[in-house]
Amino acid sequence: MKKKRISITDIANALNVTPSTVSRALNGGGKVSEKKRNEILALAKELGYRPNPIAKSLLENRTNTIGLIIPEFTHHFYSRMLAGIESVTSEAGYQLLICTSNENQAQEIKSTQTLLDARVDGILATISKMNDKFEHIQEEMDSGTPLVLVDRFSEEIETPYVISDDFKGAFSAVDYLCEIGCRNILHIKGPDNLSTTFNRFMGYKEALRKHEIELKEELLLESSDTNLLEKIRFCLTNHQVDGAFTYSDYLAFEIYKVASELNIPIPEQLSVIGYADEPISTYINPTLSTVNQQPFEMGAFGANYLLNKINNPEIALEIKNLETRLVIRGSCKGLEG
Amino acid sequence: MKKKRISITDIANALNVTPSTVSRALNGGGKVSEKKRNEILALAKELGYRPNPIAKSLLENRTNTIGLIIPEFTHHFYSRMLAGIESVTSEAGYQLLICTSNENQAQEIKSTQTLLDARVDGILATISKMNDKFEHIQEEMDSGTPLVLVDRFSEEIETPYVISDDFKGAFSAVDYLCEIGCRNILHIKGPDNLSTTFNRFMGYKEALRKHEIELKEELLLESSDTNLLEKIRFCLTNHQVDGAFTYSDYLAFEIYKVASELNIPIPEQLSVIGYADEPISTYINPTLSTVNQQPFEMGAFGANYLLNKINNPEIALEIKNLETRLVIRGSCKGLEG
DNA sequence: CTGTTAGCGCTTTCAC
DNA sequence: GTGAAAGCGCTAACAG
Repeated sequence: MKKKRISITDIANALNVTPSTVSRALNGGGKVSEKKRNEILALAKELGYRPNPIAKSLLENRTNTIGLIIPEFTHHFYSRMLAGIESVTSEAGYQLLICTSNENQAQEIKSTQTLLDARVDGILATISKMNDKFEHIQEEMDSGTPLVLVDRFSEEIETPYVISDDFKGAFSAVDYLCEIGCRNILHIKGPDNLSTTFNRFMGYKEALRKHEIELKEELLLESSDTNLLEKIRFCLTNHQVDGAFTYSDYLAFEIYKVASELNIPIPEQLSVIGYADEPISTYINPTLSTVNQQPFEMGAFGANYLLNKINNPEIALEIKNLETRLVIRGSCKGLEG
Repeated sequence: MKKKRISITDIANALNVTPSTVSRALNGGGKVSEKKRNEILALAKELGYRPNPIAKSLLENRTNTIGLIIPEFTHHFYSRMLAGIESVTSEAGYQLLICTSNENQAQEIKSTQTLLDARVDGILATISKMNDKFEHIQEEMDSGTPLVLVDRFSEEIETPYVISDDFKGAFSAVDYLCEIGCRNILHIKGPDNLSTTFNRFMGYKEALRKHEIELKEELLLESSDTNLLEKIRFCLTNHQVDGAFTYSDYLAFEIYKVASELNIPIPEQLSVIGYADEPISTYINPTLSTVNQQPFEMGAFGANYLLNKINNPEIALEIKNLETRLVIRGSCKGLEG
């Protein structure tokens, strides 16, 4: 059975004073005689008194808790983001209440409700991919609970957010491929309807434009393509592809597979750059060049924005488009190449 | 500003009844006239009334919250375990309060305290590697808060736990290597003082014994060895190594590196089996054989044990040594080989 | 300096 | 069937 914790009243009774006096002694607030204060502190320590945050929450209408809605845990990106969030919130003395959405809107709505019911002081959310309705977000905001979006945002939601600069990230990758001499650069796009998919594609286009390379439709594939492997094979066989930039690291590995099959050496004949800097990138052979999105920093920034908003609801809209880092590894020729 | 939520008293006042009546109507408990009940339910719905769990917690001395102490988030193993835990707890209507220990005992102690202060109904913990003191765990158990250990346990702590059967997992891997004809099987051990390191090594030994293969000291390496790569190189060069079983998948990749350097083809000349089934295993070339520990199931079992213990503190000690699954991929010769 | 009182939101006797 | 009252643990305003 859960043992009854010792309360402020227990101490008060033992010492023949009132709870208020004990409260004052413990919180240093009002005036208490040195003698009583010491007695109280001593007894509290002896009995292992720990204040009950539940009671305080009820009184103060705040819980020192932050709610987190995240699609899932298993992608390295989210793990790192979570670590960044946790490092900031735990430092600030906040607890983290975590819900997953599984990229499922219904579950996201439920999670939002759950967190609001729990009276969290603020919510950090990565909204799910398939969101087309935002009533639950709107309801969340109407409730007055501060909200900060991380990793994904929507123009329909006016609240602080931290995202990664996908355009620049993609641009830097494709720019690099052009610099090392690639002229037929394959791009595998991400899932439809995702701003990241769109922005990375824009970065790709812009880099080609900068280098006066014509965009060729036949060099564009989509991650959702049926028989993606076959399409990559066709592409590599027929279009003298010498570079590839993919929406994710995992898509880059698909290219690795086909290239290995076709005996196309990487990076000698084909330079490849992925996206996300999954840890696997450094273990695969050749090691994969990729774009690092600094997920830890993203989480940390998001958490800080949220704390700011909690402490000052009238704060100006804080928005961050986080810089990416291009990480060149064995899958690309060198700049002199 | 956080908007004031509507309370049971608000409804009571609006309808000229008392809070008790509203409470009864809402909870279906006592007797309330059909008419009043309907009125109350209607108004509650209209105003968007949501019960305040904080008040309930204070009253009932339970929070519907489970605390989790986990070393870190970024290993795939823990992500999956977390997913397993979350699936069970969210299904049961419990919230998850998450703390990390970073394998640091001081932080683990602090996290324990934090969770107890938060009055969680139970704690799920993966105790940190370097634990030599268990006072904080003892204190936790003395408090009457149910505790379940996952992934790691200690004989000094008498509480339910779920771990993975490292001995059998290792045994099955090395047994397989023997079956396909390996006779000089390299083993890279994990960190010192870890029961998993010990048990996997025992499994390795037992499999060799079963196949009447002599254990050779020169085929044993440790992950902490300085110049591990060099030692692997020496081993592969001088001892006709035809099989390798490593404490982790990542250590297996170190063997890949050296083998590739020395032009030793995998699996033709060297069969390799790792441990943990990191997702990267299926992307690396050749795909890595490995031992899957079923982390999702581990988390789910642990969460269920905890819920059982919360609901019935007198329950018998539940203990599970979870089966592993040997996953054979491209890094091993076939059984006929 | 310290005690009294009231109340955060809710449930649960106990009366009527 | 419904209201009044007490209390979960704590704080704060107000007396004294």
